[in-house]
Amino acid sequence: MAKDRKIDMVILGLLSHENLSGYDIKKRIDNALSFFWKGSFGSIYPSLSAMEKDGLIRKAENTENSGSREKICYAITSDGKKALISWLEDAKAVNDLKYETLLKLFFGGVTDAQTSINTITAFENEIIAALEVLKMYQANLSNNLDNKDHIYYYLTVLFGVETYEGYLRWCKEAKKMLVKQG
Amino acid sequence: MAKDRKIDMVILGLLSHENLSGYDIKKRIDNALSFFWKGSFGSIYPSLSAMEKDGLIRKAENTENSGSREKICYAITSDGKKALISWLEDAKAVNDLKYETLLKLFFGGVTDAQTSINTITAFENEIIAALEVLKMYQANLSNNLDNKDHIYYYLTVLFGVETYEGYLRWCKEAKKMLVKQG
DNA sequence: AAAGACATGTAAAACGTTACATGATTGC
DNA sequence: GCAATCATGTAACGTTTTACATGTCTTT
Repeated sequence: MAKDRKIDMVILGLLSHENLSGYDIKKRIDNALSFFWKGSFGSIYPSLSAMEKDGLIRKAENTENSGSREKICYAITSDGKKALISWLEDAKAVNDLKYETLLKLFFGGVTDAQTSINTITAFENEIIAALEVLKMYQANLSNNLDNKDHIYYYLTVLFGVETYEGYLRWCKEAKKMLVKQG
Repeated sequence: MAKDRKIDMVILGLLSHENLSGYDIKKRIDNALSFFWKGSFGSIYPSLSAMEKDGLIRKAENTENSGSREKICYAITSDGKKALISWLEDAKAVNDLKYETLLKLFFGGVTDAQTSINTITAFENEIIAALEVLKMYQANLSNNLDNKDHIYYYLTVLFGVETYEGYLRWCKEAKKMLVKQG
């Protein structure tokens, strides 16, 4: 079994739905998972090699040869599915959150209030843009909750929408307080 | 100037308020910053050595020798303060969030609904405990907003309280949806 | 013709955690 | 006497990002 590399579980999870190449996996991560997980080619390709060696995944027949270069699709094996399920069944999960925005705000007293207001505004703008994307996903998913997996996708998107809306309420409140005392 | 090691900025920020030892710094991080930042001895002590060599901090006279072993307190230098302020004045901030809880939930369709409910419950219990602590901080700080720095501490705590309360609302809603279709 | 997406992979560097080594002091 | 806390530091290990190398195909 693999050590504890989370990227392995991301890949196994994605492969449990459909056969994918490394490049496809990167796209899935960037689209569907990006607001709560990230991954780069430099971690995906080595993970694919290692998991194939360990028998958790195998090379699949390339269904759709899109014409461009080689393209190596992988499928999950029964051992891979076992590893995925055993990870899923462990309810303990580590949520590792690093908010550089809050770090800067915490030390805001070192300079003037305007500096902190700028940091909050930059954060606010990022969240406004990201929330728009999430709301689109949400609209699409809520019209399609019949598919067994869609409820799980919907719940993660709901999490994103609710926390992002909370962020935006906080941004307003925080800026108001800083302007008042600034 | 230091590379881009965020732990350096955490330390400089803390030292901008008071002289501290490595051990003290760890305690400050665990108490005041833990819900949005983490740091271990294995990163703190090497950072202290490196920043002292670079002239961003210096060894301070050990004000309170508590009797136990040596105890090396550090003070920020004017170069260190410059580095801190230049970091603060860059409004761009990277918020790096990894929610293993959401990752497990996203792939929840692979097993039964009860597995996902358990994962959510474990998350919920963690948040309930952490929220209690935050509310205590919040109560203490809101009685003390006269101190110039306290508004910044208060705003980060407010961020924590609001997002945690959002998490808990989401946990209830998510479990309700999973039970209904489970 | 150029830019950008498609596609795989490696190497170097940065970063951080965990565990270990060491030892004094304090509270039960 | 034992456990916990105070206190500093190093070493091994593992993960991940960034940058590079390479080349095709499609769109403008």
